[in-house]
Amino acid sequence: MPSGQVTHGPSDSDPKAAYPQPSTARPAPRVRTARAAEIIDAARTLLEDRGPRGLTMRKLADTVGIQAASLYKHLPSRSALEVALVEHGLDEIGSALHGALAKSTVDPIGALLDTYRSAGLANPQLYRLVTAGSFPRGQMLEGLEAWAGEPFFLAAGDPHLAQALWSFAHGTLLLELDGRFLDGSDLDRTWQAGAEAFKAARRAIPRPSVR
Amino acid sequence: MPSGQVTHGPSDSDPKAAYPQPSTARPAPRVRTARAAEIIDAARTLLEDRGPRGLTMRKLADTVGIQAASLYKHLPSRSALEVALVEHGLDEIGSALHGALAKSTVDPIGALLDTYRSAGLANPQLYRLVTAGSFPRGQMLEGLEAWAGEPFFLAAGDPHLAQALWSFAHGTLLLELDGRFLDGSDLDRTWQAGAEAFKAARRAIPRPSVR
DNA sequence: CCATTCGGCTAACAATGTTAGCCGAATGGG
DNA sequence: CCCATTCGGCTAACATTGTTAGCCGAATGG
Repeated sequence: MPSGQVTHGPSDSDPKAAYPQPSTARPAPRVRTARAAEIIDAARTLLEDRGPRGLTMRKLADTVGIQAASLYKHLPSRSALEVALVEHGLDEIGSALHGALAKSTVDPIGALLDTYRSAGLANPQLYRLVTAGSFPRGQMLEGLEAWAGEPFFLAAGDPHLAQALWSFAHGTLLLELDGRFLDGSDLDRTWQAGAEAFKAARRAIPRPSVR
Repeated sequence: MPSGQVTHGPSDSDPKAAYPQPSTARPAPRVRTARAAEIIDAARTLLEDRGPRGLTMRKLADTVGIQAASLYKHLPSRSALEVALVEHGLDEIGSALHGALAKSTVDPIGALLDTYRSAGLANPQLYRLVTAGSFPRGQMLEGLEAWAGEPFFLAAGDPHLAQALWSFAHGTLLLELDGRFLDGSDLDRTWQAGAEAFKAARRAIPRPSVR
């Protein structure tokens, strides 16, 4: 997900720019027929409230009022459908993260983690799908993954700390979604404990000097 | 995975015990017939080198030289097989973590993360299975999960920091296994960046006083 | 000695993704 | 205006999945 280099944006001479500006562009979404979009949408709600095993071609066809085989007039395969869902998820999470970062300059790491967590909790199954085992990088929209992950690099200041921060967010969210933490443990404080650790580490890294 | 409370062990009066002692006992493994163990073993190697989609009842039966239906004379279902594999994985990871912690008192967090990473990289598919979406907690060996996760609590000193540390390890390992980090990025340094952040946070927490 | 259990087998079923082939309705170019 | 083409539905079928039912020979033990 994370993008590569974070170069300084066009506002290089703006002294208020304490953090580097986004350099990655959000790729244009795919063009789709109305029917295909409708199917993908139905798939999404089916996934979200019936779970991954509830998302089957025949059930999906049913909710759309169609025969399963007819789905293939609109989508080449089930995995293509999954790619579409993953792209939706990445787009939403990326938007949320970029938005959060644009708003809060005082505590970017905290804002980022909060937003990441909220986005995941709002669509648990979709988040799981997006970050599931091995997904088809080759078939995905070029640059989408990089754009969605970029805020971590912007907030952390250092690429390695950025990846570590993303790892923490990803791991915590997955464990929270899967209910793997201690019963009754205060997850807010778990998130906060990690956030504090990374904020402190961030402070130990020199700000990128704005000439 | 993490255990609940970490009470002080029997060596409460030992002044060298800078960290709390394990209080959770490793649950006794299930008793199994030789044939069942053989099947589970075959399933494991099948999973590890053919991937999760390569582990099918018929293929498993083939490698054991049996008919698929005959597997059900030894195992009640595929999900029971998965539970067995998960238990294997938890047992191995737990052993490795407890061992690492017992050895290194100088840098427990670093040792823990190294061991966690190694264990995961050694058996990627098994690790994915162990930490996969929602697994059947009810069917698992009682206390195994708690025992396996306990080292994080021992090393972190604070339950919330422990869960955050575990989250970081889990997230980083998953992202590494799934190849989601930047191509060519130095993962050692990513792990290290997180490790440093958590070590610093650990230092800010008072040691549990040993009366 | 015989009943029971063990552990293999074949046959079958339902559900999954997916393909082939048919067909009516829209559509657009000559 | 007609006709060829495309669009988007349908039914039927296939292979593969987990799983169950039922048969049967060999060991086993009271």
